Amino acid sequence: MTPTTNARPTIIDVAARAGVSKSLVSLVMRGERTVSDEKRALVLAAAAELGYRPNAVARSLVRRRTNLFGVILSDLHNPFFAEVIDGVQEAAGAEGYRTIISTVNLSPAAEQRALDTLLELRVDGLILASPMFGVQSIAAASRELPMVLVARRSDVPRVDSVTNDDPTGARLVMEHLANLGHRRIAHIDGGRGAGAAERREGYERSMAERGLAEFVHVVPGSYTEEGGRHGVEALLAAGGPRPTAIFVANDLAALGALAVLAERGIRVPQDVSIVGYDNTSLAALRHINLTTVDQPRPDMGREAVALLLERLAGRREAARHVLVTPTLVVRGTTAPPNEG
Amino acid sequence: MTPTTNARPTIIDVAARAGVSKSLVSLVMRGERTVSDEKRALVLAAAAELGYRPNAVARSLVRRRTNLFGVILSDLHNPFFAEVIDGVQEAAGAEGYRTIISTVNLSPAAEQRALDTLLELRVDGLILASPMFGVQSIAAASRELPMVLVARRSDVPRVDSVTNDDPTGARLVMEHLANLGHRRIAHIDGGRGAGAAERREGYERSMAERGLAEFVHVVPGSYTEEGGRHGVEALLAAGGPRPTAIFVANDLAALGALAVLAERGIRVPQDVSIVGYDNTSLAALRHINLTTVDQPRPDMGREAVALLLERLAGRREAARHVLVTPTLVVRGTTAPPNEG
DNA sequence: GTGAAAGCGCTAACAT
DNA sequence: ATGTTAGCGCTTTCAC
Repeated sequence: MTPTTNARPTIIDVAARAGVSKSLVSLVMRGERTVSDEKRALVLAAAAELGYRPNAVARSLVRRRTNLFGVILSDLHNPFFAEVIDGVQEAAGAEGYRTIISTVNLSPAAEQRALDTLLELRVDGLILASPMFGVQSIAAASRELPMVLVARRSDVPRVDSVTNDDPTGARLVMEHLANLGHRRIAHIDGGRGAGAAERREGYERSMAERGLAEFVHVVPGSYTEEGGRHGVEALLAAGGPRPTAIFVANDLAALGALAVLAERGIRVPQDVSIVGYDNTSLAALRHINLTTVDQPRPDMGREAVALLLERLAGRREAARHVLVTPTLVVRGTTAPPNEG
Repeated sequence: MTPTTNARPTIIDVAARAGVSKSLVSLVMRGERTVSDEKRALVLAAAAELGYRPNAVARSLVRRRTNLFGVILSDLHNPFFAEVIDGVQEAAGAEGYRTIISTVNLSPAAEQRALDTLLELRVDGLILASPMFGVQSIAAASRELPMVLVARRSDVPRVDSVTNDDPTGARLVMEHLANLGHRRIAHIDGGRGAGAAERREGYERSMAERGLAEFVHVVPGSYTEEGGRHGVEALLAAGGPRPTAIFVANDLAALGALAVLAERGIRVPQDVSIVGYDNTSLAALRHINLTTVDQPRPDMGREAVALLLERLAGRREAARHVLVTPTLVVRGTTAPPNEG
């Protein structure tokens, strides 16, 4: 009745109250079925009266595992990660693991600190959804615990990865545009962003395969709104006939592209079609309604957890690299070219 | 050299290697200055050679504190929270606290589970940025540790809160619109969203103060894109002269409003001005460029941490409710009314 | 300045 | 089915 006492009840208090040993309390708390109904009820009652709550810290110490997975995100603001986390938490929770998320705002120093902290916390596995880590940091950490990279891969020996199949994604985009009748298709590159090179190569290969090599037009950009704006400006400044369709490296950059086009009075999709990549929640906004490529982000999170669990079960030594398949989401920014 | 051995080095291994007692190692690892330079170097060298990393679990057990703050978020997808977290992590980190984030996707059951887990983990303080928790859950948890609510308040005795001053925010919006010359100003309500009632009341009060009571027009909505769409549809279906400006309860709903207006060929801001609330990153996108009210989200996160630290220092018993001041961000969706 | 010893709250043999 | 015992890896008196 007096919750003001600072010391929380321990397993010993419960044992005393129930008149049993603390091992018995432990068994009951962990749901072991080898306890008689009578004693179990006794223990449960005592625990409830005392407001007992098991101490995960003590348990982790003796069990030498925390049932915690660490997740390091470069950037919480990118809606991409929020959905990966959804999948991670769901899959982890189902196996009795909790998730502890660290965000590092694109700062390498903060990344290293976050990594060290998680290792001191003795998380049982690590998910890195952050493109900046140096290979040596990854290699060092991989010696201490199971690790998986999301949306990036590396060839560090025991480090798994789950990435989306960017070449396929790019091919889906190109197929869609070509089927609509586009030939003069440009690409705004994603710079150093994860998967950007694959998307660009997919674009170039598709153009070649369709006999459109002469129309290949790649301008530099990045995975940011600004990157998309500059890309479109470069395209418009390039002279020659305007492309009838633009494949932009990701959604955020596609938004930048849309902004510039709107400012210039160039209508989408009547005058030019736009396709993004990622299908972030932005793309689905009615006011934006962007045709884009969906990466199954929750699936990617779930896969990452599955890889961790495999390793924890000791079922595997070699690195595994899971490739998830993207799909095209057709919305309102693509249409047949307006042959003027 | 053989990192394959499963057992990580402990403080005892380091002590043995350095030829000192484990207490000494402990002193060195914690940066105590009472150690001779000679021994310190010895210990540090031994630790480095072994790849020793302090075990936070063991430390937490004996110190009876984890230096961890828990954060429960209803929804990671809402960009509002991402920035609150930034402030939280910054302020907490500066005081040696780490943050562990749990997301609960708007599910009350998941909320309770997340809460229980964090309590078992023995976090030293809890930040709730989640509007759904029942008062009794909050009250129960508040007996076990310091707690602060973000973007919501409650009158549970020892529970602090940090919220934005919604009445002031609403007043800023109304002042802006009135100064532009608007009189026929409508409001799309935020339903049960946190702060929605205050925003609506602020709207109504401002209208009355300006002698615009006859033009008060509130339609139901919610903090979602759909809520904004329905709101505008209701407004347009209402008959009578169309409002020249609409104050929408939050940014996401404002986006819904913009979408419907665009579909109907109603130009913003020429035909109607739109104002949102929150200044989420969406609003700043060039393609959207929404006039809105900024809540200083990182500040709110920092304040939340400050409140927790105050309580941990035992400096306060009574609840404190911090109100942060919003500011108006004028962008491209507002202009003087087009008197036709 | 350094070491020895006790104990944080729990689990996991091992007994019984 | 239940109790006893010995730690988990660290911090913290308290001696020296």
